[in-house]
Amino acid sequence: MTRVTPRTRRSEALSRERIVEAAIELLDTVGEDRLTFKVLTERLATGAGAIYWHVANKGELLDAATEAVIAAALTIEPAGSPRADIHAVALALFEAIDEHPWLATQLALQLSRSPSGTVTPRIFESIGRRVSALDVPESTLFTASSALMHYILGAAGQNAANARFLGPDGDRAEFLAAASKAWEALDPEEYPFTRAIAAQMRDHDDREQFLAGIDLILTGIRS
Amino acid sequence: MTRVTPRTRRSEALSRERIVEAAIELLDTVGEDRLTFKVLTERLATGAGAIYWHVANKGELLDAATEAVIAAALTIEPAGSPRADIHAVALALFEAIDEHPWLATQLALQLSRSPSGTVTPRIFESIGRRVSALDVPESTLFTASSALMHYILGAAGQNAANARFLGPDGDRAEFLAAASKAWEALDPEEYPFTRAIAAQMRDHDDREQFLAGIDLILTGIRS
DNA sequence: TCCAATCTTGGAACGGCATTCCAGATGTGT
DNA sequence: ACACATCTGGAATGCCGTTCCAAGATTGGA
Repeated sequence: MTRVTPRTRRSEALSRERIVEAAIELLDTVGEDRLTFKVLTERLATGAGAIYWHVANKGELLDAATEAVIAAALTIEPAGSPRADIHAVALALFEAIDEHPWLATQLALQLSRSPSGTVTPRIFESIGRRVSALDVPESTLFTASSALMHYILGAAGQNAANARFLGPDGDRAEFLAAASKAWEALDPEEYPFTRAIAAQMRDHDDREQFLAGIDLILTGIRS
Repeated sequence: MTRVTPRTRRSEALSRERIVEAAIELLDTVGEDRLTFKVLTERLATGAGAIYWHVANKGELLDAATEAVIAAALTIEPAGSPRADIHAVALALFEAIDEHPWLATQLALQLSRSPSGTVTPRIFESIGRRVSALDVPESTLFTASSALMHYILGAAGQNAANARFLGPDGDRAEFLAAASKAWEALDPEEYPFTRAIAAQMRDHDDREQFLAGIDLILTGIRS
C-alpha cells in the first residue's frame, strides 16, 4: 500500500515514477480516453496488481501525472518586472496545456472537486506570489489572483480544445476561417454578438490574444 | 435514432424531455457519479433500449441536461446599466452552478472539448452582448468577453466545489475557519502567498467576492 | 549459506457500467 | 382488418477499474 525503504532492484523494476512517466506518455500519444489499465500493463509489461501496489487507483495516477507536468512547467526563473513574471507563468501554463491537452480536462476536474489535490494550490500560489509583487491593496489580492488563475486555465483550455479539434496535422488558418464562417452563419436574432466578432477571430495570434487578456486583468488590478 | 412527427400517446409516454427532466432530477439528488442507466430506467420504469431510442448516448443526455438548465438560467430581463446586466448574468450562472454542482464538471468538460455543443456559445453570446453595451474598442471585445466568461465559470465552479465538499448540512463559517487554518499550516517556504491571505478568506461573502472579481475585470475592460 | 519474513509481481476473477440487439407491443394510414 | 413504421423493455455483450491471491523476488539474521 505504501512505499518503503528503497533497495537494489533488477533493471526493469517497477516504480511509481516509471508508471507515472508511462501514463503521461500514453496520455500524450493515445489520448485520455484510451489510457486504460490494459494498455498500461502492456506498455509496462506487467500485470494490473503490480501497478496497484504503487498507485491507489486511476484517479491518483491521473493526479500524479498532472502534478508532474505542472510542477515542471512552473519551474520558471524571474524575468524582471512583476508583469513579465506573470506573463511568464501564464505562458508556461498555456504551453503546458497546449502540449498536453489532457491537462485541460484534468485541471478542470480537479477544480470541480475539492482542495484535495496539491496541483491547484500550487498554481494559485505561483500566480498569487507574483501578483503580490504588484503594489495592490491587500484586500484585493485574493480576488485578483483568482481572476487571473481562472482566466489562464480557462483560456488555455479553450485553446487546447481548438487545437485538439483541429488535430495535429491541420491547417490553423483554414480552421479559423471555417470557424469564423460558422459563426457568421448563426441566427442573427439569437447570436448578434458572436456574429459581429466572427471576423475579428479569423486572424488573431493565440498567444498574443491570451496575453492581451492577462494585461486586461492586470490593468483592472492596478486600479 | 431521430425524432419524428409527434402523435397522441398514452399518458406515461416516454419522450426526450421526460428523460432529460428525470436526468436533471437524479443529478441533483443522487449526484453525477450515481446517475446510471440502471437508476434512470428504474426511475422511468422502462428499459435501456427505450431510452436509447430518444437519446444517442449518455454524453448527449448530459449535454441536454446542461443546456436545459443553462438556457433557463440565462433567461434574464434587462437591469438598466450594462454593468448591472453583466452582474445579473454572472450571478444567474453563479446561482445555477451553486444549485446544480454537476454543472461545473459538465461545463468544464464541454469547454475542454470542441465547439460541438451549443451551451458554451450561448453563454459566450449572453456575456458578450452585454459587454458590447459598454463602450469598449471593438478590438478588445473578444478578449474582454473571454476573460469574463472564464472567470465566471471558473470562480462559480470553485464555489460549487467548496459547497459540495462542505455538504448540504455543514456550517460554512466552520468550513472557512478550517480551510483558513489549513492554509496557515502550509510550508512557509513553498506557500508564502497562500499563507498570507489565509486570514482574508476566513470571513468573506462568496457572492460579494465573486462580483468584486467581475468588477475588477470590468475596470480593466474600460481602460 | 540458508531460512523465514517481507516486499513485489502478474494475471485470473469480479462486479458495474454503457451500449447493442431484437422480439414483440403499440399505434397509424388505408 | 391489415400491413407498416414507431416505440418499448429486457436480455446479452464487451470493456474497464478494481480486488484477490498464489508465487516470485529480496532482505536481514542465524
